[in-house]
Amino acid sequence: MANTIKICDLLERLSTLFRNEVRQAGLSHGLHPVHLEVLFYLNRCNLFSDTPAAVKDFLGATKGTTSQSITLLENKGYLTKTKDTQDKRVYHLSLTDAGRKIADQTMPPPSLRQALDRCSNDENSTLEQQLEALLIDIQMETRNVSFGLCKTCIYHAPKNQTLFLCQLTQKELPRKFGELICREHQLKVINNNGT
Amino acid sequence: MANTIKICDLLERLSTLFRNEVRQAGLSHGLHPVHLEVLFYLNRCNLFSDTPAAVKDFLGATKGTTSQSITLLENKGYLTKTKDTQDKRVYHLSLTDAGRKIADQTMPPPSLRQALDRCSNDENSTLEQQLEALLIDIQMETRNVSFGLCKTCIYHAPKNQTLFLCQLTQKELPRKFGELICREHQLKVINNNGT
DNA sequence: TATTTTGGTTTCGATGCGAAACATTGTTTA
DNA sequence: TAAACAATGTTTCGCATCGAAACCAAAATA
Repeated sequence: MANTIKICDLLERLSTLFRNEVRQAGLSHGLHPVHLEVLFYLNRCNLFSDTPAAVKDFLGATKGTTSQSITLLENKGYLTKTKDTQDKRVYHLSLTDAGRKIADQTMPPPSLRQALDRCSNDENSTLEQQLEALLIDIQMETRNVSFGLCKTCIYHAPKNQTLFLCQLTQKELPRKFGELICREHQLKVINNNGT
Repeated sequence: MANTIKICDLLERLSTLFRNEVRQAGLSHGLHPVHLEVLFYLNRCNLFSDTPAAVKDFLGATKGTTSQSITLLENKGYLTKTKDTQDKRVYHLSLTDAGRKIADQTMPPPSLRQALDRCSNDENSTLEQQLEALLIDIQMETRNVSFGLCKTCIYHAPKNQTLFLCQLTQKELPRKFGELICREHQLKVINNNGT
């Protein structure tokens, strides 16, 4: 399929541009791409997903390496660690104002944001649907940890106008939390093929 | 624009998956992501673009770093260097069979290839058009070195059924070379706004 | 011919990275 | 309850990449 090759080239080129722009932005703060990814992630994840272990899964690195990255960001004053009250092994990470500022300024990258803003809403929404479908397809393929939006999860049960129930943790949460990234995310997919 | 944020998230997630998969594939050959990118690039670029300097621009790294990466790949037997006959400063890089094999197997990543193959051709071609438009938009924004396909270049002049003329280098080349990536690529865009 | 620019290599110090050993807390099992 | 096991995070070690700067050779320019 000629289409396949071409789309791969385009995605590859886009993600290179993406990465170069992000790297440039990071250098001005003395941060490496990996550190920025941590900031981006923490800026968008929910309360089940703000631990070092979740960051490690998201990055796909070892826990030792991840621990170092987190300590570095803490020393630079971009995030804070607080111990979980239930499980004394785990820490919860949260961005400081300085950390959040960098994340907001850097992601999405300015060039991408401007390009998308220039397009019509119609074009953008079909692009969004297609990318989403593609991502779901790939994740089913690789059975990867999905890190999807909470509200698209199999455990997400709407309750009323303002609340929903997470059936995994049995917690009631405000609707707006459904827009955050969750590490426990399980894709809501109907699979007729029982193999 | 909610659309913008969502599309950025999707692209970011796609490129992370992309990268993790490529990194895994590379580790099995003892190669780092950067080395694979060099192989991918050399597997798709044209004869004006197969030099260390072009690779450096493509990677966005320094020439020292790039030089080391290239030497490593040469020592592992994945590429060969030959001196240019005209300009005795420059080298031309070409993949060995082993190098080409790795590039072909790894890029596009299997999961992406399979996901795209499952889609209809219609869906894929609209996705392709939208991604291409987006990429062009971003490149005009950032005035980045574009590294586009030769045949979409301002200097690409079709001559007859089998040949075209590159007006930058004044060379006549076979049509199929127009499908390769060129470092000198200048986007063919009509700009009515003369500012 | 003298100077500057360009393509590429080498060296150095800093730093990210994976692997493995370790400490602490939770969970399971006997 | 006691012991074994698992999970979360940290520390240490050696290796490899990275950017910066010094360096060399060839080409372009003045």
